[in-house]
Amino acid sequence: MAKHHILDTLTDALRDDVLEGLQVLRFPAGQVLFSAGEHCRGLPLVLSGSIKVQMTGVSGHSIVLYRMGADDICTLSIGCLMTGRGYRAEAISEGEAEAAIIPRGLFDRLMDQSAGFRLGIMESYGRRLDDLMLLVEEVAFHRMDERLEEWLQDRASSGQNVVLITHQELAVELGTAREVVSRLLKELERRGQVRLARGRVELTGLLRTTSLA
Amino acid sequence: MAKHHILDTLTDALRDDVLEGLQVLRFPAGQVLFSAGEHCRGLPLVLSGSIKVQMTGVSGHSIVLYRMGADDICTLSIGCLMTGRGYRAEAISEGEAEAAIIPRGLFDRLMDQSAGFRLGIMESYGRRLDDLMLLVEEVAFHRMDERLEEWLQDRASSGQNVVLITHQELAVELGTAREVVSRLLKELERRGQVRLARGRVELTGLLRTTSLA
DNA sequence: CGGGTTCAGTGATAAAGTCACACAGACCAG
DNA sequence: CTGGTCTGTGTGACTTTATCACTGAACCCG
Repeated sequence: MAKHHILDTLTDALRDDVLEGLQVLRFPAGQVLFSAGEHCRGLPLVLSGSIKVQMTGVSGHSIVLYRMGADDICTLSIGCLMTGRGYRAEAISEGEAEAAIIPRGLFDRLMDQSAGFRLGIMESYGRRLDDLMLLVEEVAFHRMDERLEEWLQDRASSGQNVVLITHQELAVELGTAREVVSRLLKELERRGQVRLARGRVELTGLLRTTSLA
Repeated sequence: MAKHHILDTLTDALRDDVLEGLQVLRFPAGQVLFSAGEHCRGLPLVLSGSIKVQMTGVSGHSIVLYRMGADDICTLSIGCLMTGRGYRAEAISEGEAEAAIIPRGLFDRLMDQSAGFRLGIMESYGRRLDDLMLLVEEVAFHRMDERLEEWLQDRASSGQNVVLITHQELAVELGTAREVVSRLLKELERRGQVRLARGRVELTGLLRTTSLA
């Protein structure tokens, strides 16, 4: 049963139509939902799990642009639907994930008939734009050691103090080279802030405080 | 008289309403249209001129995110309208510019009643998202000397081979430090590819070819 | 013309990216 | 359980970029 925040705003009649036209997909961990150049078949609504969106530049390097979680909308797909161009990035599920696909025609109808749906789409777009602007600033001006520590802190705070990830994957998260990550992690280990193992980073020391509020 | 691509798709009745509700503003060169933290009073449609959008990070450094030209829509404002949050970036006119402001209520009505208007908004959003994704890739992975040369080439190709800009402004365009720009430009001058003067860069050599197509 | 302001150049040093390669742990086949 | 293979990690040497501190040149204006 598809449950998504944006469907709550619909009238009962519309929602019934949607629930019929909807196709719910289930993805195992690491599944590629779409990749660069592919064309869009509908608007995915993320129902559960986490999906990372990353792009690979002409340079051959990759960087994670943002993540989508439950109740998110794949903003990127809207652009592809409207302009007919292929995706510029790729999306990969992390852990199990579910998404409902709204086909093109239904999407148009919802945009036409539901102000709430439109609002949801617009908000999603706005948030994504904000995310990317912050990312540009971060990549352009922040020190790599700080970005690494913040990333680990954010990731670890939800649950254990252990993050299962390779240095290469961390490099893609931050948009840098694997060697840089290895060296910075080693330095953190020397300072006693993390413990390292193959494919694993355990946070020990408190690192820096994430929020002062 | 306000003339904007997105108004062409409207029915005559709607367009008449719009032309009444519209407020056309004229900006001299260097005028700040809005700055970070400010709230949005309506959706600007750019009628003529060029407007650059840049943000200043917590680090205190600035970077130009993109430019808007004739027939563009200020996508950033939509997000601010919808969520009520303040702008995260600032917009500055380059040369004379004109914009028409669609007030909030009229915007909602257009979204509700015109599929063409919606399409225009969505396309604009999609393009902006694409721009920012490319910018992230560029900032993260491209060499500064190449980015500088490309920027100069792009800017100069439209018209003269002279660009009137200070090193500091160039640094903001590229999201780097002024000293870096100075050094790279000096190196280009040594190689005979540019001639430098205060606030002025003249392209001489052919630099690298921008398009191989 | 003098004096302040903006712009540009440069050395020293630190941070980050690149290239090349060594080695360690995990895994599999025989 | 052994040897080979793959993936992940560590590190030196070097280049590019960022930062800090300061100098001097060009411009503006009274």
